Amino acid sequence: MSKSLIELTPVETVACCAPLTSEPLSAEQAERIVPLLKALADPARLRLLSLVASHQDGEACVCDLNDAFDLSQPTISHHLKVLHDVGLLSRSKRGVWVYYAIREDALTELGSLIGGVGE
Amino acid sequence: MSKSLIELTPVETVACCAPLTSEPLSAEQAERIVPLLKALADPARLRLLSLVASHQDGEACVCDLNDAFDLSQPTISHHLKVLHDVGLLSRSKRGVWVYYAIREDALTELGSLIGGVGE
DNA sequence: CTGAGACATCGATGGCTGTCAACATAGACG
DNA sequence: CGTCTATGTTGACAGCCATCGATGTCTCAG
Repeated sequence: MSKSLIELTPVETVACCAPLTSEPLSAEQAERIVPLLKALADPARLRLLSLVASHQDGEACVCDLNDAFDLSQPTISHHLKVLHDVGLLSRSKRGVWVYYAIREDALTELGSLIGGVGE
Repeated sequence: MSKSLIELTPVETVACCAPLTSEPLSAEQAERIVPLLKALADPARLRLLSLVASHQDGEACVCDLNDAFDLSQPTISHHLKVLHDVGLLSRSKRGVWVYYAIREDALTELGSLIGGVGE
């Protein structure tokens, strides 16, 4: 492999794992998957992800996201950072605005890991 | 519907939701899905679920599970309860032993919700 | 009935985390 | 330069939760 494990985002380490139901997960595999699930296991983050994913081109401006929640701007920024850090969202700055975009392949892989489809 | 929403396990409320990427999740939908993800977002629980699911007949005795982890018996029992409470595991007592079994349909639905397949 | 084993429950505790206010940064514009 | 706007960072705090030891409950054997 070209990168060491710790340089990869959690999302990039998921592809290597068989579905949950096919064989027991090792402790190391579990430790790599859990950050992804933790990132999703928050109402605000789940909605943020869904909002970005279902937006035009799977991409949304932070300015739009702030208004959709009853949370302070720093809190939204924090949640977006969490989703970005695990590799579920990509980030691009255009002028004054920042756009977050969904990583569809990441979601698909995680879904397969849990649902057991695509094996 | 025959049961009120609060009587349903979190797992039973997931089927009603479209995949994350197809349309924005409402706050209520998110609140119903999050408990499921929280249940999975722990290394011990993720491994427990995988261990049960990949076991013979998708079912395992607590006595086997206890030995597979470096955790106290009460802690394992607690984790199994969490997984059972959200509807990911079923529980049956046979003699002195307690068996937990995977709810495959629950996992499949959750996987579809995240991965967006099966729409 | 008594003891032992399997599992659940309880209470306490230390660590993690979601939230906010305050502040910092970085462009755009004049 | 100074200001305004968009976004990120920091520090603090309250609430949640994973974990454990102690204890309770249930079942079976003798």
